[in-house]
Order: sequence, then C-alpha cells, then structure tokens
Amino acid sequence: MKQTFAQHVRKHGLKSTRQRDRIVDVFLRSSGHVSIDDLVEQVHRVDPRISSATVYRTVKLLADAGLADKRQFVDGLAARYEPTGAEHHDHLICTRCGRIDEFENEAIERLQEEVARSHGYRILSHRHEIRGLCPACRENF
Amino acid sequence: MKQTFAQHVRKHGLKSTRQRDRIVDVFLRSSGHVSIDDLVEQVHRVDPRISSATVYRTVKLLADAGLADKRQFVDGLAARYEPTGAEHHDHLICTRCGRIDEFENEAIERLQEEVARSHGYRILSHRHEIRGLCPACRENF
DNA sequence: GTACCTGCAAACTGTTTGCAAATGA
DNA sequence: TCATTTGCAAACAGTTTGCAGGTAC
Repeated sequence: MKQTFAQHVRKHGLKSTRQRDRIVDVFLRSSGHVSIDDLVEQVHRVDPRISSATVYRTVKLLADAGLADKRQFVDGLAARYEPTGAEHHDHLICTRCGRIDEFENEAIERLQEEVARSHGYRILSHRHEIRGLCPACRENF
Repeated sequence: MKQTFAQHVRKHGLKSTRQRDRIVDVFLRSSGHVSIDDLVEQVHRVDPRISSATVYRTVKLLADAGLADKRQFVDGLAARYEPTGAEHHDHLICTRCGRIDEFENEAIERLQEEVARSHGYRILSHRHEIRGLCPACRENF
C-alpha cells in the first residue's frame, strides 16, 4: 500500500515529503468513505500546519496511483474517497442518516457485463448505489 | 405531466407564473439529461429575461413534485436533470466523449431487491451507472 | 391586499490554481 | 543546485440566498 505510493512517487520523479507521508498514512488508515474535510481534520491532529490544498493535491496523487477511489455519494455534497481494495464493492446508502454499507454481488456484475456488451460498450468501471432506509431508520422513521 | 405540476403548485399554495410555465414546458420537452445551463439557454430562446436563479428554483420545484430526477453523472461537473418517466432506466456513460445511453434490466433490479433485503434496507431508489468506452470511442481510442 | 415570485447581485461551498518561499534529491 | 512542493490567498464553477420591486390570486 504505502510502498505502492512510494513507487508511484519515485517513478514519476516526484518527491517524498513529510506532508504526503502524513496524509497517505491517515488516508490508508481511514475507515473508507472519507471526505477531504474529514481527512484535513484528522491530518491536523497530527500536524495542524498542513494546508487543505495539499490534502487535495495528495489525494489526487493517490487516485492517480490507483490507491484511492473518488465517490460522489450525495449530489452537491463533498466527494468522498476510499482506499482501493483488491475486491470490488458497491454501496447501500441510507438517505436518512447517511449510513453507508457495502455489498458485492457477482450475478449483478455478470449481468452488467452483458448489458455493456449488448450496447457495444467496453466497461472501465461502474457505480451501483442503492438508496433507502437502513434497518435503524426503518424502525423509527 | 404538466397537470401534475399544476396540481403540485395549487396544493402547496404556490402560484402559476409565466416563468414557471415556460421552464416546465422546455424541461418536459427536453431530451433528458439536461444541465441547468442547457435549460437556461433553451428558455432564453423563448424569453431571455428569465434569470437562471428562477430556473434553479423551478427545477427544484419539479423535483419536489416528483417530475424531475437529479443526476450527477460526472464528478465535479454540473448536475443534470431528467423528466421522471414511468419506466425506470439506468445509464451507460462514455468517459471519453460524454455520450450517455440508457438501459434497463429486470434481472439486475430483482437481484438488487434481494441485496437490500439481506442488509435490512428498504429501497427508495437506486443508481446504476456503467462507465466505459462507447462503440465509437472504442474504435478510435 | 397580501403572500408569493422574480431578477439581480452578493454570498457560499467545494475545489483548483498562481505565486513566492521552502525543501527534497 | 534546481525542479518539485508547500501554504496562502485569490480564483473558480455551480448553486443558493437576501432583498426590493413586481405579480398572481
């Protein structure tokens, strides 16, 4: 993980800096689904002088290195990022409390391949989000 | 369609105005997947003195009335809106040229119901987007 | 008459960028 | 040394909002 980032940095003639190390550290340790704001806050606990511009730039670097995925869960709100896992997963989003769960379903993936094929598309990625009420919110809605 | 909007307006003690009528008209006639900018431009052909603030407000009204769906196809770019059709569909998006195709697949919908059930969620809506290269872009990539 | 609407411009949010100073290789 | 990075503040795009005047009912 961290090595992958180091490799990417080296390979592109970039530099390893204190700020980048801290940000990457916090990001990889994060729960997934963090916003830049979350990251800035966490990073600031370690080092309050790191600017959010640098966080934005570093996260973009992580994405370039294939270590971060950008997600736009709620329209108009800040984007969220999650470490790229080996396994793919999609999301269940509670529209009431914002809780996010993950799911994977091979049958859906396969059907989706078929859909793309029949439209002549070559899939590069996809996004499948189910929105609704989570168990807790269903009860006391 | 237009009646539904008229009903919504009446029911909520709102008023029917020239601006709203024009905007709703243009929107319902639109190809789907329009941005606010597109709408403003089209509306301006009919009446150039309608402000984009009013277009924003009216589209939100349409969404409240259940007649418009908001879509964030490309992160960071402007949101797009489409008239809520009776039939549901999802999207294939070409990441290269921005082309958008539609698809529907019952089997996927059913599997998705199952996923939600097994996580204790009640589905309110969903969003399934396949990103990749459209037929044209595959050839001359 | 009065609550609701509109246009305008200013405010806001999330994100990006230009620049001068700092820093890693 | 010197290209790359950083922090800052300003710029940006899309969207929302406060307000004073206008309009539907």
